Amino acid sequence: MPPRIPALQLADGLLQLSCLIHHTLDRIAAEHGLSVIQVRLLRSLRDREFGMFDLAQHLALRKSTLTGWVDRAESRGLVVRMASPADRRASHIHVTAEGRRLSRAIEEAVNAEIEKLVSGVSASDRDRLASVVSQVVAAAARDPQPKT
Amino acid sequence: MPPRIPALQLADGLLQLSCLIHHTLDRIAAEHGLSVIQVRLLRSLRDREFGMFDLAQHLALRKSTLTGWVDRAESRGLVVRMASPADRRASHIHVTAEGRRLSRAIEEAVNAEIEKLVSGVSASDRDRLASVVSQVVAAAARDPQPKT
DNA sequence: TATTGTTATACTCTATAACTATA
DNA sequence: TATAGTTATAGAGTATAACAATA
Repeated sequence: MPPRIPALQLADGLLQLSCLIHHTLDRIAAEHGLSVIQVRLLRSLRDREFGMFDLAQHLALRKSTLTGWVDRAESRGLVVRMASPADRRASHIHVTAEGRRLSRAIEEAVNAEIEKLVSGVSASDRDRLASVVSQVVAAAARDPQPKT
Repeated sequence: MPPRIPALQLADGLLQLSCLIHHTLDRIAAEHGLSVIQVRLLRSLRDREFGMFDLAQHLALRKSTLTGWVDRAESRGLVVRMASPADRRASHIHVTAEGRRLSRAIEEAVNAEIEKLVSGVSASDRDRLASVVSQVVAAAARDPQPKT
């Protein structure tokens, strides 16, 4: 067996794995005629409706950036702007049935691809991997990265 | 302890981890005044020079897309176009000393951030994680995803 | 004729700043 | 005055198609 440098090897492997998964996400979104961006928009709106301002904050975007996202998604029939009854300046964004369907289909396809990626890993290693990965993700969520 | 659904949990965890790492890459590139795209360009050119056609193939991009990448990187002094002595149609792209320095600095910073992400994982789990991750990446490289 | 690379054009994504309408 | 959202503008990143220069 060749000698290893575990620390660097791990960082490099995780970076490669991350690129692989990101590329998978991009490919599957494209197969459904969407961008990763629009998938992210639909995913947020599946759980609840948002005003433009709140949604921009939720996604860490500028309001003007979001206007374009919503314009394009609305023109594809994936979301709708609805006037707020309480505040005539505000509008609320809702996902349509088609948007919801697409979002779920893409989520399932991505999950299936990731399952396929790890299909060669033994069941016990997979369990261990799952627990380590969720530990890392949870720790990162507790200690968020600076926004610069 | 709550019940778990290991398979789905793993796919979801890997997706979240992938987004986390991708965001880290984006942040560090931005701190150095670059985009993820330009980091990728410099990384490819650190190992060897390319003609525009070969580089476009290497990066899975169109030639016309690459023209823009190289224009912007060249205007920042990170790469240079050099005429090919063998073929007067062709030009070869070389990374400059500054481009090489930036590329290495970003690589080190990204590695350090990923190390920090997994710093809470025990040494034995880290070793196990490294071997599983490289197994997954190697398997994916042997069985590439469709390009659609 | 075929190939290398650029240009023209169009669209998505992102941000800043100015603006409209409402509160 | 302050807030919700859009518009104007600019620039990066992506693609297709047409093009010039060279092979």
